[in-house]
Amino acid sequence: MVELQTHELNAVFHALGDATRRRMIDDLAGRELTVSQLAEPFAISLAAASKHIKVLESAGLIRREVRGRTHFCRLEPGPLAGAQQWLSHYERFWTGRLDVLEGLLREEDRQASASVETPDAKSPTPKEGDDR
Amino acid sequence: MVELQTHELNAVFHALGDATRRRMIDDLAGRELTVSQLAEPFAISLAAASKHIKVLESAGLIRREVRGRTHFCRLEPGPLAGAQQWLSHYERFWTGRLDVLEGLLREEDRQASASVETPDAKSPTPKEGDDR
DNA sequence: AAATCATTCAACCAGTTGGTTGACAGTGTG
DNA sequence: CACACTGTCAACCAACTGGTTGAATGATTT
Repeated sequence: MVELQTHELNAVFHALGDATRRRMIDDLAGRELTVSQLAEPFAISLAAASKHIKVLESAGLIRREVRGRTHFCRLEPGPLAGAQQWLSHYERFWTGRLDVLEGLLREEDRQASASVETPDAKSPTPKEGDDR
Repeated sequence: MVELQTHELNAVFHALGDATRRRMIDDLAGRELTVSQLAEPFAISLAAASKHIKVLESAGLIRREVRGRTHFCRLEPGPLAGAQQWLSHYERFWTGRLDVLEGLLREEDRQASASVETPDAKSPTPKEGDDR
């Protein structure tokens, strides 16, 4: 599965942080839509919708295919999967009882789940260097 | 499971759209940290870190407990689960082979529907074009 | 060729974001 | 009490966001 990098995660989560864009993703589920069709449900200008689409596109969430004068957009699920994968690191905090299956399913998590309790390199060391 | 509303989803995804805040969530996994400890890994002022923490807090992602002059923060996984749940609506676009395990893993879904493939009542898709 | 359609671009605007600094409010401690 | 410590607040700033409008670019239609 795709492990998204910092920059991509920024872009994806930022793109998802707007209800208009989430609705667009929703509308794109399972089908192709044109820019005008994507814009239609909203009370905003086409130019504004175009900007939203560009945000989604540059986050890798949609792909655009230009046929003639019309731009067809379709969902690109990879980054959504990456976002969900990031979230899945914290699944154990709300599931609780599914540990075993969890380990089987999300194999990449092995190193991360090993350091739940153990502070490691990336943890903020409470060293408080103020009394030197 | 918690179905987040538009406003909450906005807040949660927006909060996750910043690497500093994601790192804070990461550092909070499984333990309690003070504001200073949360701020320590970053080359920013304490005031800036305090703002980040406030963003996380108002998205419901962390809870703060004031003991004396110290503020202890801990992860509040609910909204993360809500965000993952939103993403899970699109899981069928990238999973394909994990249907069975996935179905087992998200046991709660059985109440509403037993299948990952079939769009059901709580699915957000308002219009289903099955032409893909 | 001219008109129309789908879409973007450019300029602009108000509001938000992420950062800074310095002052302030509580809490602990000598 | 006086001082140090933890953290927020207020003011400020540059950059970005989400929206607008009007002009521009290409592709289709008549």
